[in-house]
Amino acid sequence: MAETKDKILDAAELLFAEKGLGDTSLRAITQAADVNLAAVNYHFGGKDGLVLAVYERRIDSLNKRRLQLLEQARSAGSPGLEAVLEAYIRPALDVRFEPAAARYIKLLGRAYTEPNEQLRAFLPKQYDDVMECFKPELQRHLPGLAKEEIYWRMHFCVGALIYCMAGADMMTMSSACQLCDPNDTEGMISRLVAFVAAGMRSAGQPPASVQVV
Amino acid sequence: MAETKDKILDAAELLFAEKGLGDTSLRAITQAADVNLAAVNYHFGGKDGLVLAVYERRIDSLNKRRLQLLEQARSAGSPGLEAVLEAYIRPALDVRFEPAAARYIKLLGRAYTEPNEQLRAFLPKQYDDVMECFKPELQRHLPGLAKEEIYWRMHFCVGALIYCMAGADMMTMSSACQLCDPNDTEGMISRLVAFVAAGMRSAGQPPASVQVV
DNA sequence: GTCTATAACTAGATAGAC
DNA sequence: GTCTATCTAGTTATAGAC
Repeated sequence: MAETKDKILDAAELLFAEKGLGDTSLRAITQAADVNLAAVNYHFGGKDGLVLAVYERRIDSLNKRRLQLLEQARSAGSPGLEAVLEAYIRPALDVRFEPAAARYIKLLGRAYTEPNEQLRAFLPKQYDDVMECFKPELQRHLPGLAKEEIYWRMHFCVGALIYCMAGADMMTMSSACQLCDPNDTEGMISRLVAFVAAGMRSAGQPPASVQVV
Repeated sequence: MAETKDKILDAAELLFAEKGLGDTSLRAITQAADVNLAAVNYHFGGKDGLVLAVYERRIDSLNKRRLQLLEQARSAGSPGLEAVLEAYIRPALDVRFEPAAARYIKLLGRAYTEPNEQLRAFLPKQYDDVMECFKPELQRHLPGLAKEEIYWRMHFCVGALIYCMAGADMMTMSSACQLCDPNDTEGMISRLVAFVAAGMRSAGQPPASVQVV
């Protein structure tokens, strides 16, 4: 039954996000999903298969949203750099795109730092495919920038984004930052877009200005 | 003997960085360290104590370096924004600061996304203490910016930095980015400093420009 | 402080009845 | 497709000899 498969995926997603991959057992998953332990092996072939299936489902969806927003911005005229970056960022942070989003954003955020072998083979391809679509738009706004530099800067964008997705524990727990509301999604998106747009536009590297010991 | 303790810390650090916390067993650690299994419980009280000890050792050292570089920049005159940010960033990426750095940078990078309870209590305090020292310098360069906005932007800086520390798997594995050399530490530092400096200096938030479905 | 031995438990995977 | 029962191997942790 397809219902069982989905129940497993939902429960696994929640627990992976909460406890990480290595600390989540199939027993905990099947118990939370209210299905039999053996069902995981039947449907996914084992824990590794389940991990991949959990991520595949969400990353496919995330990247479809990104391309959809980019297309939408394009069809409304020639989008500005901020609009292009927002098409990349918003689907990753905006809970309105999926009812279960609040639950799995943390999971996606962690995907890039999890050392799981399966993921390290799967994610880069997904990353590349989407980046290929965004690259022309970025180059249009940054004509003086070498391709290589665009890639570097997009990595920095992705880093900042993933930190926000991962729940930004420091943001939540840091006492110095009780001024910031980490649940203010719109505020986070607009601030992040403005920040990375400025970074993308920045002039070349300054000379190293700190003396190393 | 202190040697045993250090051998355990070194081996644990390496394996935690490589495989993550949850997927590293005390057996693997003690075997790699060439010490007895029971020694972990004797010296650290258990796995949780070991995790904390591994991170404590490195984060203390990292933050001392940051403050040291900041002080050094200050004593050489009034440091520019890039110099201030570099004092924060360089110790986290520059392998010259510690002989074992290449081994543990990945570990530190992962610290912020690991769901381990011990770490989530320990890291924010460390984070706050250092940020308190950097805040006056940042405010000096960004006089028009609300405190709240400085915190938001520093979070984005930290996100980009952590992504670089974590090994930036996408950077390494993405086929689209074979132009970038992720082992070019100096290039990474100067690019990241320029990027986040521009982000910190950026004007306020633009109006949302992408229409949400 | 260090070791062996082992207790007490949990993990992922599977055989076979239904 | 779903279940129970179980296997094998791994885990942390500890008691007690040296």
